[in-house]
Amino acid sequence: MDRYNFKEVEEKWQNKWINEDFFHARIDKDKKKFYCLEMFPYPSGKIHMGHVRNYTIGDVLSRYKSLKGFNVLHPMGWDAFGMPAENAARENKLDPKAWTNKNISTMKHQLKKLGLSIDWKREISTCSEDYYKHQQIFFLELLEKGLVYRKENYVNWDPVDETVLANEQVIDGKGWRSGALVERKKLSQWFFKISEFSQDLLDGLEKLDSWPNKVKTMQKNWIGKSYGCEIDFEVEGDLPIDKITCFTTRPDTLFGFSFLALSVDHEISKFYENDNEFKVFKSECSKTGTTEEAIAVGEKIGFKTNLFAKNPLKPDEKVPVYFANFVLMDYGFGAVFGCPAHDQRDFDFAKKYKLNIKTVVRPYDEKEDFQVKDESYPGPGILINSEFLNGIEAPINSVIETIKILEERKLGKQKINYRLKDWGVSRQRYWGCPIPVAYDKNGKVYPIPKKFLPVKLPQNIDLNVKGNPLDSQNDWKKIVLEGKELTRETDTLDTFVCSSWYYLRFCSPNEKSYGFDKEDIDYWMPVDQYIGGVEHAILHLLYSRFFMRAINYNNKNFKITEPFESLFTQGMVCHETYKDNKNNWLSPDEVEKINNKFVKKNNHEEIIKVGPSESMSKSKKNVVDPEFIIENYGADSVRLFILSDSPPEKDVQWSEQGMISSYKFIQKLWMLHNEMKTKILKESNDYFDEKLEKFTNQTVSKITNNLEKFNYNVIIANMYETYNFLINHIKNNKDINNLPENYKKLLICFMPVIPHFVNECLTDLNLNKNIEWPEFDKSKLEDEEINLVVQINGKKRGIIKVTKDIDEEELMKMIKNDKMIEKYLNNAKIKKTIFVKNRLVNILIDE
RNA sequence: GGGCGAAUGGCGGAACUGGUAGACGCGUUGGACUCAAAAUCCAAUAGUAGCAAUACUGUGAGAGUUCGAUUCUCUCUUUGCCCA
Repeated sequence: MDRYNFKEVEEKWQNKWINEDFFHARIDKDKKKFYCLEMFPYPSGKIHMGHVRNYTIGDVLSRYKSLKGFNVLHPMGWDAFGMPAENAARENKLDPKAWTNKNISTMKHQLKKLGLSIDWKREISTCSEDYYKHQQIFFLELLEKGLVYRKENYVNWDPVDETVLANEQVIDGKGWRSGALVERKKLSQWFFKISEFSQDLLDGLEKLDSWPNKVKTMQKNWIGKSYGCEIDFEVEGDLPIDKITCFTTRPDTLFGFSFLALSVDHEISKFYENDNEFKVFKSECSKTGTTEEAIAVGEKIGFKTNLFAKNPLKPDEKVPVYFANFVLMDYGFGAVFGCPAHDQRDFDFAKKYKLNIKTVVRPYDEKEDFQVKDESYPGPGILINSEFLNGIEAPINSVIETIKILEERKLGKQKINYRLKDWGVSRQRYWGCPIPVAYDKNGKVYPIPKKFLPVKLPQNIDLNVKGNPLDSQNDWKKIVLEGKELTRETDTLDTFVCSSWYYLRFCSPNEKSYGFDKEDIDYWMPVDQYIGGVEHAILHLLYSRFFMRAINYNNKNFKITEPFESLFTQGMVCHETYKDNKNNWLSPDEVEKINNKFVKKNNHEEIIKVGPSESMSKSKKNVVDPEFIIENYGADSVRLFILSDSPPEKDVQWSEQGMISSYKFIQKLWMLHNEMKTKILKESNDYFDEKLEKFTNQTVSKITNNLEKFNYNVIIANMYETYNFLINHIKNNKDINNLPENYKKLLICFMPVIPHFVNECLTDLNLNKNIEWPEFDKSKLEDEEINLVVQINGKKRGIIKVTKDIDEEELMKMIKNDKMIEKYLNNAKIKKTIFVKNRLVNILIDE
């Protein structure tokens, strides 16, 4: 008997699948469709274990659904625009396109070796002109619909590289590459009006029953709906200003009002432009950073103006107006009223500047004279010291009541505020989708007519320039449109735009005139199962949900509004981290375990420090190369292992031992297969094996249920159980005539996980006709003879073998005759028995 | 600081709807095979006591509901993630 030659077998099946278009999806209206999508990869160079896990999970599902008779769409593409290509190209003097395409071809080759059931005929790449052309058309459509607009906005500006930095490129206030102090600079940029859909995106979450609650909560918090009120505060002072508008969610604490705080970017700041003290203050503010965390943690500082604001509910009360570093221009109107007693930031500020702290809410368990002391009290309670508002329950009732009063007196109005901001899509980069507009001398916007699309990226350009490389492409920039001399927009679109609609393109990858064909969308959409990392829980998923709505806006053509029917977020692949005695990271293949100690491979003297298991990352070198593993153990073994150790939604620990044992398991299955083959091919098979029949039925039921519930790690356990059963039961058994059909069913159950192996076995036995997912008989899941638990006073005292569906009376007779149990009963009086059919009986006695 | 989740042997984990806790795998130990090793196979493996049958304890801690709680409720501890 030969060893199982995974290389030969896997290559054979992979070629067959591709040559015969096995996974090419076509519309078939007689069949139920199933659209399975995994988040497409960024072509960074090589695939990593995270990809292996993500795509194996998707592949198991796709293959299962396909065996179940669904018409499965399972495509793959490339999120191919982005900064790494530009950076790599700059360093190596390459063309980003060439770099990207090379990576795509490497990674595609690697993915094919995993044996994924992908329809490669639908492969798309977001950096191809054929893809971004349609994206440009969408952009112009949204522009027409008023969902795209231009606005001045602050960016992180690196003055040395003359470039805009993303937040994560700013480290300690300095540019990641140049190390220069980052400045805040105002730029005119394009925005998608995602805020138009704030409420709808929030409402839509309610219907997404098959999304993890965690993700829905995160999106909900991100949209951040808050109910409050906008209030005009009258101001007096030395400036030509008579009112300042604030948004607040706690108008009910107005009687605790003791200062008004403005963002340094508030329009009033223009009066202080030449004030040196203010300039110093402003630069101090930028040092604290703009993240909300920095603001919450950092010291609260203020700049006092000569203005005073009146309390609208008590006009004789005047409080000072400050600029303060904890007020953001992005939220509300860039102005807040300070109530130190009931907001910690206001409290810190008031302490520092010795402002009045007046308590206006008392907790339920405190008395009327309650006063806040060492910290603010933001919790619920009863209003006090608030004149006509006293006694109302805070915050819900009091907020509603106060807004009513403010509205009646025309001092403010109810307002719902969303934290969700419009999506800035302009990026000052080369390697992205060009924004299809141009400008005249006066800055007027001219959309590029559709017949001139796509606006292509210029090729072979020098990337080693300061700022956006497109900016220095004068030949490309200057155009004449309808007789007018115009300059092209040189910003490109955020790559999140590309990934917001790729799931639509997969439905019609070759459609020339538009991004998709409606008939295709109506058949394939929505994505029935979307699978990917939880790191995309907010932005990518929210943007995709926005995009569906935006495309459908004023044009109700789609049957659906939500792109992803269900979502599954898989965990990460982790590995221990290693450091040598010089504190350098070491990769797992530089490390060896000898006598329970980790040492360096080429120097056994050197003891390695083993760090905690963390998500695989290049910087910590704790990576394992999938290609190497596939080469050594085969795709089926890798797929088996990556699913086996942990539930797919949790992190999994990579282990060489585990990998080897998966590999050995495939080998053992092959030896088992050869025994099965010998038995099946024997002629004198005349024994019908009930036990085998029952086992198969139970296993099919278990694996089916576990597949439906994404318990893929348990499926692997079921596979081991199956092996254990077959090797023990069949080996020593007679000539079984029902072996082929049962073995076939069990093999098909293995198929989603180890498709090459199973196809080979089925073909080997000539059982490869009519392969479909086996049914199971629910009524036959339990054995005729079952183990029933006997408890006495709630304690397990024995297990009794009984026939199925035995009734209580008969059971009690048996128990009284059972010596083991009888001794516990000890003729005591039975107070009560609890009988659960086919499960247990609990006998209560006096002790 | 807020929100959400998690906690089960040496490890990863399993347990239908409240009903035999620890499936399955890894590791470890012992044995077989071998000159030896690797590989393979067999056996044991939650803890304590016992030669054993068996008994008691046991799902982060404490309470509660229940005939019965890993599962439901409350409080606490630790921890993870997200937001701040």
